[in-house]
Amino acid sequence: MMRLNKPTIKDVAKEAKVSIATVSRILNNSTGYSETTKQHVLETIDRLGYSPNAIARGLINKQSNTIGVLFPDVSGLISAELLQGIEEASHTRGFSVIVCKTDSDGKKTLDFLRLLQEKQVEGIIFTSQFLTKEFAAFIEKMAVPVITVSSYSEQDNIPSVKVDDEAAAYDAVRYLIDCNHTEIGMLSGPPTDPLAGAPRIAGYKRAILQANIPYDETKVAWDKGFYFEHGQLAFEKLYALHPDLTAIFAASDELAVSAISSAYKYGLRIPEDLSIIGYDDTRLAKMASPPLTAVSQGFESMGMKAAELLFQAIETGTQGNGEKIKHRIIERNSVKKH
Amino acid sequence: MMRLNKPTIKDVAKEAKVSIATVSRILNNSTGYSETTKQHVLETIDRLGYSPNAIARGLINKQSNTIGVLFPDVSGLISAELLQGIEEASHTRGFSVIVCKTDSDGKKTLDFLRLLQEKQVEGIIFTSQFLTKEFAAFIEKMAVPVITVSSYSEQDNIPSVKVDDEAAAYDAVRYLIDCNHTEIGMLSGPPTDPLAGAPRIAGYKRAILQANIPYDETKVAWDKGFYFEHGQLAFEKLYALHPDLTAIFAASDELAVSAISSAYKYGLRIPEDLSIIGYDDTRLAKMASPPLTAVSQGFESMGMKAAELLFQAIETGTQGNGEKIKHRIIERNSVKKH
DNA sequence: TTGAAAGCGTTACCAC
DNA sequence: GTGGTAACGCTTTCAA
Repeated sequence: MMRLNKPTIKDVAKEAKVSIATVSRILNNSTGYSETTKQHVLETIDRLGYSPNAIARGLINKQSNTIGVLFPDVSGLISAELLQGIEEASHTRGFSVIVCKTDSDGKKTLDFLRLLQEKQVEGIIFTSQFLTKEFAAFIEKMAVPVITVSSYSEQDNIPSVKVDDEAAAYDAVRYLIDCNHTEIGMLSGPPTDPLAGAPRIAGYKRAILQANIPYDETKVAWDKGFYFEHGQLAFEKLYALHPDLTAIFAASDELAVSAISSAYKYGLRIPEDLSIIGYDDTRLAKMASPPLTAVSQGFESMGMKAAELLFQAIETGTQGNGEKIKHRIIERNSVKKH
Repeated sequence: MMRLNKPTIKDVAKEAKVSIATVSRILNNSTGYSETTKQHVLETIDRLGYSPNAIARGLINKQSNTIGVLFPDVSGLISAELLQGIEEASHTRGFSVIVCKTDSDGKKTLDFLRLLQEKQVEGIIFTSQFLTKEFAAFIEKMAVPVITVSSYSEQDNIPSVKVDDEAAAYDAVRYLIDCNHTEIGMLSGPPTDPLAGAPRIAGYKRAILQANIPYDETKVAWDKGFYFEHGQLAFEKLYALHPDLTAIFAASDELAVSAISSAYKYGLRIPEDLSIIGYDDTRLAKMASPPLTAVSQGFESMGMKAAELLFQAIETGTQGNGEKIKHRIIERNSVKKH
């Protein structure tokens, strides 16, 4: 790993006995050189092992060809699948993606925003985290397009790519009801969570009420989050109070899988004794035993879609619109039709 | 999203009626200005909403404060957990990370390497993909440090952060044997895979042989990869030939979970009828039913470790050494002690 | 304590 | 077709 000075365009020019301008033209496939010099220059570029410096390039044409993506947490399947789609779309557009892990409390978010600003990213994708007015204002000043995925903004006029959580939750519970369940509980995240908490509970409630089932607040149990670990405690609360439940709507795949896990501990069979429907439909859903029936969001394609909308915005210089993603229910084997 | 021209250091200088140099000094906390001017400049910076341009900065001090990370596939838990660690360590060092999804066939790898070279990244992390001589040679020319994680290089002298796969596999099978299993099968990925295929099979074989159990090649089944989907077919092959197996060593968590899934289909109870030990110990292991006993690699901390070693190399300008990670077996409930 | 100016590696305009 | 050169936004030496 020697650290020679890398050859610059100047070195190439000198070596090939042409001007810098000519080399630059050849590098950029513009016009203004003979085929002969082109070959000659290309050959010396090759011989010298020259590689253009994107930083210098970026300085002059004010382009970084880079976007920033913010995740509260990058270690789960949701982020992974989103990122997969985002990276895919970005690469085909010639953009690089910088990932930022903001931690869910959002303390680091502003720092990352500042960083991305300094690095001159041309756009920002905000995932799974509420975009507060403060953040929105900052990004507004950055004067680059933003888009939220699986999230939305306190500020309106910020485009978002997401499903309608209330409607999706409604449909999930409706599905349970259509399977003739009436004793339906819910495993939720914090009801105060504006993204995945409140709206999904609202959907649950609406479906229940509409089916003339009395709404019982104690049938929605929750802990601090949407992860497997959070499901354990929530399930126990729920089961202690309502051992007679025949179905559970879980607000995430991990909560659903956690419920499966806990149910087995109590000797419950799934779906015979207890039906469970999940939410997200990450890879985890198919890997569960039994395979999980779940509301599908399609994170990978949501990631791609968000990136594409962002690039459109970058090109046109306008913020553009978001897109409402259609959810659907993927039927597997965790729900019993009564 | 208006596109005003962002203020530059020049604007700040003019507005504050000082020289560019002074502003620069203040920005960089170097010496050579009075407290009064500092306050004044800081105030105008604030008023103008000035933000330094890292690209221009990078051009002059030849630093991008960025590293590149290559993943064959970014959508799984392994990448997610590695990335979590890498991002964490990078952020505390003031570095950004660009993620590259190379696709497992490695076709895009060289393209990404070129891209990273142009973007002047200061180091590269190569994950879960064999670093061929060709790639190594390219990186050598880039003159930046590399490190492989969960992988190694055809070229020696490239540091790597990984467990000893042969030894880990050996221990896993040894664990099964210590639980008094003798009819032990293996669910593998392709035996030709130099990373996670061959070495783990070798470990399995060594443990079997050493316990004086005859080695039967047909007891190691595999399909094209290490994912859940690949496990289905492999398990069926295995079970068709050897319904008498009492334990299975799976070369990944997903293969193990796939085995659990398939086993249930055949009416097998786990671990009563069939014991299964996994490999990786991603989040998936704890979410399985029953929770999976598995060889733990600790991807998040491997990611951190790799990043830290890389930064050391960047600082010292030398390639440095890798680190052998200690594996351990996390006991959960998928293995029965006979 | 401060400012002028060179230079980082490019691109793009203007001349020839 | 080709070359000279200003400019991108910044850091850093050198002088004052």
